[in-house]
Amino acid sequence: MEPRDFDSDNKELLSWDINDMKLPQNVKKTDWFQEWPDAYVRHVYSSEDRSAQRHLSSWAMRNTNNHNSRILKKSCLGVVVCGRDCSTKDGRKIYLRPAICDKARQKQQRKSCPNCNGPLKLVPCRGHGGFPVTNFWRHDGRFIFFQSKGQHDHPKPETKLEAEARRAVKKVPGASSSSSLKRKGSPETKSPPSKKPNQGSLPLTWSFQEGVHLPASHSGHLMANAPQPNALNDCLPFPKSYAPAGPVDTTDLASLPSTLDSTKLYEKCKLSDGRIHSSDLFQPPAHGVYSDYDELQTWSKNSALGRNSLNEPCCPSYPFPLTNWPCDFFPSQNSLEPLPQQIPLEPPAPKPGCHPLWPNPGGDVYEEKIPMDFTSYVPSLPYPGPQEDPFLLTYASHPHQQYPLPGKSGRWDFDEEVACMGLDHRNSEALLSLCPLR
DNA sequence: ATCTGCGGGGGAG
DNA sequence: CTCCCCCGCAGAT
Repeated sequence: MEPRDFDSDNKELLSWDINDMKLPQNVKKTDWFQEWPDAYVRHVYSSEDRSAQRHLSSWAMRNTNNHNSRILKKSCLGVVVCGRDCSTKDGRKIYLRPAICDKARQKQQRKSCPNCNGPLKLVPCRGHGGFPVTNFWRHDGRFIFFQSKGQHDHPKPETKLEAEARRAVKKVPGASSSSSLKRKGSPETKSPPSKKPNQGSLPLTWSFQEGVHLPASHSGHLMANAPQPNALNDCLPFPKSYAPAGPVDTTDLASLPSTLDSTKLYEKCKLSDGRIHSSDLFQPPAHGVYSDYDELQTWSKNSALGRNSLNEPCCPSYPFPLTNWPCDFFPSQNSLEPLPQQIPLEPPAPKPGCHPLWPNPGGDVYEEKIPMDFTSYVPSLPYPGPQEDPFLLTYASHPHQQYPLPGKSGRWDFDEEVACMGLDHRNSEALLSLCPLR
């Protein structure tokens, strides 16, 4: 092709706007699903990507009527925090997921903090010129275009799965949800009742995603089912503080409601053709720290970019000090699907870094994390919120959606990433959860 | 019980 | 006009 065409194509691929009459159809590589899109980013997903089809986001986004049936608009609801600003024993803050449904949200606000019983407070998102961050979804041809406007100015809430898990736990009195929560500290800690993830054959993996993001408590659960026991040891060097205090209460786990459908999780892990995605298997980052929100983000981003882990082997070793793990702790999203390859459209790919990997059952390892990349086409924004509190984390960060492979990915929001080095405990919990599996 | 998408309406700039 | 938000409905989870 001529350079000219190439240039114009390239420009088209990099400069489209969700409102354009025509969106690029010459997309070479689609992105991995991003669970925590932030800032003014755009992504092009395969129309086969389930998460994209569902317009998922780990941020609590509600549908907003923009009177345009072709473009779905969603605005961020922010995060529900403790009105007393309490912290868990491990120093974590409470960051609950606002209910999407108005009625449910009102009801939610009448409830009390799972940690201290204090009043809950909804922290609205004002990251887009004082208004909530908005996400736009548009299906066009073989792709699903995504555009985010604004940068979240609040911590990440727990993920949908985490919130569901928490609810599920509450429903089951027997389930020691409370104990678990407390243990973990964070409210969100609830874990999803993943059902037996491994059921069947999930070897390992339950989907990492879902599994992963399970709160630690569940992890126990997971552990129980998990095929591989040594995970923790192998994987994590957690600082004591992050480590689950005491024995993991498997009881809780056991009692968890099976509300969550493990099957679903499993499903996520599987490739469309039935194979399990390596990414699915991955494990928690080895670092003991939970990365936080940032990490997750990174992860997501990475995953988005990368996806290749399968194809490309990464480094098996962990390059980072435990304390600062790269953000990618959990792979967040990924699409389950077989993916079309995804590649980050926007930013050129950065360099891959290595990061913890999770061995997969098969033996492959994936790893990911890139120490950094620069390609951000996105204006880097300072992340005010979340990062401020070193502990803020919520579990949320993990990805749950699909399995991304962490492969190499590049990340574009470099700043964020860097910032993210602050990790969150919660993530660590999540890690714990995961690790057990292994 | 919630989530999610749709679409009617209203208000502000 | 555009953008934001509220509300209710209906189908899906």
